[in-house]
Amino acid sequence: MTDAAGGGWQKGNSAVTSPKTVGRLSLYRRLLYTLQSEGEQNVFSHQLAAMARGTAAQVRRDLMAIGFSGSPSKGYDIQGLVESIGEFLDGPTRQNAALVGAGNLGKAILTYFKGRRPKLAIVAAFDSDPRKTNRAIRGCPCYPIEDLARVVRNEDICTGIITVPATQAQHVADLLCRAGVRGLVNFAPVRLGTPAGVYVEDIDVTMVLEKAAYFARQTPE
Amino acid sequence: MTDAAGGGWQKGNSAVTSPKTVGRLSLYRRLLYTLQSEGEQNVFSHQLAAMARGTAAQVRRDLMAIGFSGSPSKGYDIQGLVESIGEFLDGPTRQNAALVGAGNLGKAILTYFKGRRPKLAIVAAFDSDPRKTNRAIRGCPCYPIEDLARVVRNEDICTGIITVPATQAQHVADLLCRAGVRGLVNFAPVRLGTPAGVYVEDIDVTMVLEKAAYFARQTPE
DNA sequence: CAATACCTGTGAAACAATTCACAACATGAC
DNA sequence: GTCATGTTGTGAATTGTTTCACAGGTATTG
Ligand SMILES: NC(=O)c1ccc[n+]([C@@H]2O[C@H](COP(=O)([O-])OP(=O)(O)OC[C@H]3O[C@@H](n4cnc5c(N)ncnc54)[C@H](O)[C@@H]3O)[C@@H](O)[C@H]2O)c1
Ligand SMILES: NC(=O)c1ccc[n+]([C@@H]2O[C@H](COP(=O)([O-])OP(=O)(O)OC[C@H]3O[C@@H](n4cnc5c(N)ncnc54)[C@H](O)[C@@H]3O)[C@@H](O)[C@H]2O)c1
Repeated sequence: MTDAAGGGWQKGNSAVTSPKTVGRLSLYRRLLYTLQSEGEQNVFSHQLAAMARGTAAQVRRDLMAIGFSGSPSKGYDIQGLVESIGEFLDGPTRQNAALVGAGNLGKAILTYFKGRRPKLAIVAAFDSDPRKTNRAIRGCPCYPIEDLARVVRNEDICTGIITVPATQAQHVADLLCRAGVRGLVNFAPVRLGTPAGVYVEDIDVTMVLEKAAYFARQTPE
Repeated sequence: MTDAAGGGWQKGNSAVTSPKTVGRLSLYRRLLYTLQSEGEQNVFSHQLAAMARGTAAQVRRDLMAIGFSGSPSKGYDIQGLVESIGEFLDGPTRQNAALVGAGNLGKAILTYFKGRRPKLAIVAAFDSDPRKTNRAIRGCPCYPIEDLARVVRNEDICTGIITVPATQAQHVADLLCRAGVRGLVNFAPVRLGTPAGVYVEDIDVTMVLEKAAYFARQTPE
């Protein structure tokens, strides 16, 4: 099972779907695409569970959260389930994201995301280095950091990806939040302070590697 | 709080420290370094909690796991705590990691890790592209993938980082596990199958961005 | 048209993680 | 001294998540 980097608000949500379930729905969708490309029409909870490395009961619980029903004899209709997860995760309108910090990692991510999700795209990059701005990087327009607030509003950007050096991360987070962004993915090894209501997902590669090394050591063959 | 990507075995551990606690200990250590560089000697649980964006009770519980005690009047001795976390996380001997797939992301990670942790280093990279092998990439020797088993054994590598295309990830994971690696960090959007006892930490950037976008939408200002 | 087999949906139980709350204690003030 | 203050360490309560287990279905078979 996966219990990767959580994510969180400042507190105070009511009966919403848990981040864990949301994450698994994203995973299920990806697995369903694979099944579709293999020509499958239907899938049982235990099959999806095997692919996701979870349990059948958990798959059923997660699908309950989006109110999708299967049939006891055929399982779940893949096409319908993909659409249902799509409505839930993507919402009605297309969502836009911005990346701040077009360095080594930022460029890798821009390349990676190119056209990956139809309803969720990185539509702008920002950098403070004038050699990187006012041109397209990996097909994505890169603006000077000074234009952040303006572009975020014009392009209706609601999610930010932070790939600037650690020292700059809090400053950039402040800019993004002030411009109205409500969700952040932070790659800098820093715990950000954000206004209540902003969701932050940290990806701390050092922490993850230390964890893997620790548990690797716990099973010395 | 952080509940990022979990990680997991196949099942069957006894009274070990939970991955969540291990992750937070790594975070605490980083925060303690900052305090040290500011000349601090001691820290209270509530201070560390504020920096980690957690609660004081949780910090105390986590430190209980490594059996480190503070004093009611001075709090915790920073130097001693750093050493204590170090003993716990790093173990007695230096640990070595390998990275497979020296592409965009792989190169970024090699750069990032250069000399970052004294007791945990990426000592080898592997690639199948002959243009990338038999030379140093970002200061790290890059070997042909065929040499993996030999190098892993010679260099005593116990942790692997997978940054190859999704289609190759399972194959590479098999190679690593067969060579004796017991911990993996997987960046490919694939759920790996691994022998029992191997710890896998997935970093699924698409999933994380979808999660952030989802929760961003739940707070529409 | 039973009888069988195997699935879904879900209440309830089990388990895991976090937070509460307080006794025990060290320090500093006077 | 002894009192007031503010912290640690931790059992117990709480909250959150996963798993169990089974009633209620729907096809398929003979
Ligand atoms: N490279 C990795 O694999 C990796 C892995 C994990 C985490 N990280 C973290 O991600 C961040 C970026 O890493 P990197 O290796 O890409 O670094 P980098 O130095 O290659 O890139 C940083 C970029 O941010 C830009 N920048 C600096 N200050 C800025 C500001 N105030 N506003 C806008 N842009 C600004 C720089 O011009 C540069 O282009 C760092 O915090 C690093 O710790 C990197
Ligand atoms: N670039 C990103 O920011 C990003 C983000 C998240 C996830 N990922 C994932 O990380 C992986 C790598 O991404 P990338 O952008 O670096 O891709 P890339 O194509 O730039 O790099 C892949 C590298 O792997 C090597 N390779 C291919 N097959 C191999 C094999 N069998 N053995 C050894 N080496 C092999 C290639 O030669 C290449 O150097 C992909 O699975 C991608 O989905 C990338």
